[in-house]
Amino acid sequence: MPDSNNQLLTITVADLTFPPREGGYSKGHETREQILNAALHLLVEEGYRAMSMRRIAAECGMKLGNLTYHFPSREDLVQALLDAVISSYEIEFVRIVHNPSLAPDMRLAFYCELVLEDIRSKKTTRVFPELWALSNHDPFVFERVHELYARARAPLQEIIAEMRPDLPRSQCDAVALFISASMEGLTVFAGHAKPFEAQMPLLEKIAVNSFINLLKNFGADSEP
Amino acid sequence: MPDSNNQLLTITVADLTFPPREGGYSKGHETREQILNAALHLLVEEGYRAMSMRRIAAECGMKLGNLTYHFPSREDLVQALLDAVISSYEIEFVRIVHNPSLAPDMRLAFYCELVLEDIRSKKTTRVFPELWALSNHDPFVFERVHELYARARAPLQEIIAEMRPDLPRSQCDAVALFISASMEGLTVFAGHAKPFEAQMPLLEKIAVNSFINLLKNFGADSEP
DNA sequence: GACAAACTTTGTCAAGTGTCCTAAATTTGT
DNA sequence: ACAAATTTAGGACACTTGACAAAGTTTGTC
Repeated sequence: MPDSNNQLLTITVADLTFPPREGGYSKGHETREQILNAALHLLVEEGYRAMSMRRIAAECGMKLGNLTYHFPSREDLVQALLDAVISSYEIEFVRIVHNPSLAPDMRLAFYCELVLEDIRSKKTTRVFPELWALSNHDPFVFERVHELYARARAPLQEIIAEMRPDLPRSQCDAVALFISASMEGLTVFAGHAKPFEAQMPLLEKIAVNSFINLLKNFGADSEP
Repeated sequence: MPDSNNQLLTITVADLTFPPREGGYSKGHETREQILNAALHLLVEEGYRAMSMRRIAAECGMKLGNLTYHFPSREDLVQALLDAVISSYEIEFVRIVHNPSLAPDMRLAFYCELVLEDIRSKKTTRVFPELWALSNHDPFVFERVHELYARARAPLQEIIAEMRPDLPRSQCDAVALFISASMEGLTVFAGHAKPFEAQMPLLEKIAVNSFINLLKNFGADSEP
């Protein structure tokens, strides 16, 4: 196995990514990062309910007042955390797009492996269900989450359009959506510490096999 | 289209199902139901965070003391709610198993339609992400949710084993798991009030097409 | 070193939480 | 009629929550 391949396979998503600072001392920026890291840790380990201002402050040995200085309201903090989480993923997506152009079905398999690998991480397994739940009642979270997924699907849509130039784009996109949703669903069953985590390698094979078959055969039944 | 088919297609899952009462007056039992219905309503409309004892009491025009009379602790209430929600689904599953034995691929398609139809309901779209999030930090919820899914997969496993008697049972079960997870994942994208809810009919076709193809071809590539 | 801006602590605020309690009133099944 | 079950009406407890204001402390710059 060549080294370049190995290198690609070890791509992982950073926990949080912060926007470049503008104004303020560097210490303040560090504190902001520290706060958000503590918030993420709490969210992952104990869930959204436990992620209170006080507990976050305690988590990073800081006084409550300092939190409200950097994040005037809890909503500000949640939004900043969401941005930081999502930015990390978006950075990886552009890396995937700038991929050496292998055969499209190989690119598809590679993409799926990346996603399914990420799903097994504790952070992803824990954070995304929280986001799904939150997005049902918080328009801001809703918008950001689906914007993220839209960007996540973009590479997939390209691959599929390349494999099936005969299909109208709308159908390609629907297939991409199905594939993406299909993998996300595995989070609940085979993510970190889930009942079928150990079966993930087999599930990965099934998934990739299924997706490639789908692309080969979709639409063929209506014109025999 | 025959009436019997039509009848089957309109199966919907009740919001809550309550265990038969044992002891106590019927009024007390009704109140318990009223409380759990209010709790569900709050959970669906405003999320788990808003589901406090006081708000539930207010929701059904009742004094707080009466809630703690029927449910001594909040945990008791949550567990009763979980039981009531899950019972509704389990009742439907046995109905599916006792199905007129059509061709297995038809049964598969029918099963998927049922699940994907249910996913579009507001209740399912809202409640299950909450359960997924809760199950990450609450062992009781974890156990109940995965027990529910295990029962939900059982009919699927039977259909698949029937379609692919050549495959070892473990692989059949893995395929069933993948199919189930695949559909659950669509909740986030095409459930009630989700961005792609309108595309659900197309997604349903893609899903069923994909699953049937998977069952036809899975394992065939390794022995050409 | 002075000084203003940025950061941090400290303390307080009203509001909300689950849990527990008592006493009285009402309803229910038999 | 009567005992058991239910409901109301309060209140109280100890605790957590997000927000805020007013002091301190640190930091970079002139």
